[in-house]
Amino acid sequence: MARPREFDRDTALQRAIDTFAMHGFEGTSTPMLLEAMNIGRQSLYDTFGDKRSLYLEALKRYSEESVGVTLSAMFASASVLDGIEKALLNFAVDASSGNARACLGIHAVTEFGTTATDVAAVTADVTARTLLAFESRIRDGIARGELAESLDPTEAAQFLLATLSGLKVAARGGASRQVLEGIVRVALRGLASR
Amino acid sequence: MARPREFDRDTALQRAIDTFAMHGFEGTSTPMLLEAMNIGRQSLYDTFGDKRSLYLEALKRYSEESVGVTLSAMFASASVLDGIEKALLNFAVDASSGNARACLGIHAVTEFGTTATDVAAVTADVTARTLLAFESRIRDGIARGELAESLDPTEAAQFLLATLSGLKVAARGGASRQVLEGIVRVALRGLASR
DNA sequence: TGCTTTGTGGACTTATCGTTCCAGAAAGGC
DNA sequence: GCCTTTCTGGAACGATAAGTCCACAAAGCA
Repeated sequence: MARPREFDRDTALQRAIDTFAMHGFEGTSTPMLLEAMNIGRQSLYDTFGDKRSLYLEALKRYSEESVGVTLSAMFASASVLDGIEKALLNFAVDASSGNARACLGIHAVTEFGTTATDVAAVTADVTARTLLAFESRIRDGIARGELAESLDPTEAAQFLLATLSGLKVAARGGASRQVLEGIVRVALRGLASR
Repeated sequence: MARPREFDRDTALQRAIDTFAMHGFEGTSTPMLLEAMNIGRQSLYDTFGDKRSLYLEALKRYSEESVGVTLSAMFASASVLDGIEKALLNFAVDASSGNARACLGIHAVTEFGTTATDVAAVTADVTARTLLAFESRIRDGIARGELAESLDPTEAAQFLLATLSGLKVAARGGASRQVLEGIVRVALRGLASR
């Protein structure tokens, strides 16, 4: 072996995630990436391949992390309703503490839709896994009498995912934490039993 | 006066709206615009100013139209709940008939957030007007006994707007019409009285 | 200590970006 | 039917994009 890298691959990737989330794939230039990641041109191409590969890796990693955080928040509480509330709100804390942090996942969907197959594969996977977890928790909630029996678990899961997207768009648009909390409050009204 | 324009300004602008909605501001190049709008280079600059001006005009016009369609759908029915359902769903029809049509408004928010003041002014205006209309209709619904008294009209309006955003993101991500309808169904559960 | 291997920084290439310039075409107004 | 005015299309502009090349620096192994 020879000379080791002068930068940390993970933190560099994290910076790339932030930059891409903020400006999108097309809106991010290589000079922007170099400055944000604080590495040289050649290091970027050697370590991450081209811009598209870096974007895809950033998206994958962000998605992995994002799903993990959301789901662990949901399963943190014994109460199903409480867990869902926390899952919906946990990102809002970051969003309001930092300044209008953008979500790379949402940005990827709005920018590429379903046209770019490699990107769409990642977003579809995130969607599927999140839906599955939501649905499972919802079934559990119904069985335990916390959620309304009349609820269709699949529909409700898709609704929660849509609400999450809506919250992120609202946050990106500058909504305050109070507003986000209000949205969650109304969203949960329809789920509870009685 | 002299030689009249060979193209229709409005249809050209409509094409620009579609292109920008699909690829975003940064992802749309002038050659793409020229081809989509079917006009010459100089005509674009003479008629619409530079790319940014065209984008802003496209965004304004799309917003105007979009808000109009949504609100007129909402006020089309005597029943408040029914009107809200139609307002949430009316775009889904286009989205499923055409192929995964993108929303320029959502795209503008995710791409620029609150950083570009001129863009943010338009999106903020759209948001404010939609919220006001939602809120008014919700108050009406509560007064008429259709919606729950326990509902906070402001919060509920923000919830509906977030749901609309969520639906658009889901549609852009490839959600079927059935899925979108299911989301709306669950979303409305929490609003009705009883 | 010298050799090999790997990472680094800057110059460079090719292509495309947004925008402007300019010559010619087309359509009123007299 | 000319003359003015406007619109059009192509060539050209500087700037910047993404990506490559290459000489040098630095660290492990003998």
